[in-house]
Amino acid sequence: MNAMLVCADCAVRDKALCGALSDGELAALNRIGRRRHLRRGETLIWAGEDNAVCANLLSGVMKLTAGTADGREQIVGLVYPADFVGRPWPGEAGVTVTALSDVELCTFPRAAFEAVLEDHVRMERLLLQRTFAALDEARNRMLALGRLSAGEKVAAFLLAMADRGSGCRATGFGPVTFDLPLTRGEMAEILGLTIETVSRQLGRLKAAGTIALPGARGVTIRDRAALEAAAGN
Amino acid sequence: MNAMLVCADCAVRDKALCGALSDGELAALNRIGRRRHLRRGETLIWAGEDNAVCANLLSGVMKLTAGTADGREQIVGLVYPADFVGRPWPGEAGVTVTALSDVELCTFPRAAFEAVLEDHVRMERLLLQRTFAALDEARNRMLALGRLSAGEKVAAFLLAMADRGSGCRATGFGPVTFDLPLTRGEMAEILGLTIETVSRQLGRLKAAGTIALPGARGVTIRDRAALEAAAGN
DNA sequence: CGAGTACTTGATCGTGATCAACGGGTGTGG
DNA sequence: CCACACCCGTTGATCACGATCAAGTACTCG
Repeated sequence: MNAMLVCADCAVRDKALCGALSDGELAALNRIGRRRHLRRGETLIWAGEDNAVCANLLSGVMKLTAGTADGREQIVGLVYPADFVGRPWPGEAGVTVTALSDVELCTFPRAAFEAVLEDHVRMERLLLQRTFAALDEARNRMLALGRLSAGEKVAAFLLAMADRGSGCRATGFGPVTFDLPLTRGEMAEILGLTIETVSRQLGRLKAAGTIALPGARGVTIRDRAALEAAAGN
Repeated sequence: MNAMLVCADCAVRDKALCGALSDGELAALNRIGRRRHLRRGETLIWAGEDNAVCANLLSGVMKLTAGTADGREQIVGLVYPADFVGRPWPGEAGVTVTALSDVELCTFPRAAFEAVLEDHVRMERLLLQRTFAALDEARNRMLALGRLSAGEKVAAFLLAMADRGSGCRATGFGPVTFDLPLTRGEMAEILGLTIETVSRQLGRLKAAGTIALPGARGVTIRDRAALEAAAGN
């Protein structure tokens, strides 16, 4: 595979960290980067193992999970195309990174990526800004986990997914439809609930006419104002 | 106040971000830094306001809180001496930063700090590493908030505070005593519980002989193994 | 010494977990 | 092509954990 081609046809070329680099500079990344596919359910990084790879997600969605000793699991973050996963420095991974759908990744050996980062301050700055953003998001989720009721959690989650899924289109009223990249069980893992509770809350919103649930994964927001009210805004 | 003196007698000189700088380079920070005191309960940064200051904490403890529209609050992080608070780039603060005890800070105007960061790559790297660490911690707390029972939350919290408070002394058995920098109400805000539940769980651990509660804020761990078992490890 | 705040303890209630059964879609193999 | 199994989701019944409401106790500080 021609090295330049790897980046030339990259779907997230200017949205990912690499956007900090000129076409010329990309050569450094090209040399160490490798495309990789994972099927739904396959894991890229296991919590507790030494950091071995960093990666940009090209397509699909992944989840970050933390778990207790006795097997309970909590999804602590979602990874979308152009997002970065992994840690550039030696140490133990704190979370497990698993594909929620079939995914395509651009992976880098950790040490090699560290070296590239060393030479490209702008890329390091972008990484820092992304990390701050991830921290803000994590803290928002902490608020949700600790203080929202089940109904509020589900409503807030749907709103967040709608904004992600439909590309931040203006807060238009009128129905918006999108597909969840998650099963009910995974929604429960994100929200700190059980699968039954998630199902019931969705049912309640549907019964109220706030949303519709076309097909297994589809969601239609029929009354955004009501959904926002249910989310406690 | 003599600029050099500010850093020369700094309690956290080599543990904070500034540790990345040589004595000479510190001049840049010295010029823009200002010591500031806050009393217990006073707030340095309000969520929603534009980023105006960055700071290193010199002494005392602070809390980071997020809140819902209707006034519920969740503590999403604690800040200890040598820790950094604030964001170097323009934007809105996501969390409120409030003193839990009387604190001493070394504050920098945001824009000026951004400029210093620009010139000192090693400091930026340290900040990135700290931010990754903060993210790991936040994600661990998400696991606790979403999946641990009240008893597990309280036990795990005491263990974490013991390790912080007593300076990571080896996992020695035998009693360890320390003071919590938090009220019961604040513990509840961290753990996503109510004050009564926290009090009851502490009472239960005390009744079991696992801990003792000398004075209002004191905690003695009498049986670390039992406490770890209660935390689900 | 009195007032206020933090903490504890008790009684009751409600939300969400748990246990259980069932329906619908999908893929596999006979 | 259908039968079957499996997974995912829904729905119902019950239970328990933690919230809420309510007193009452211990420290601190004026």
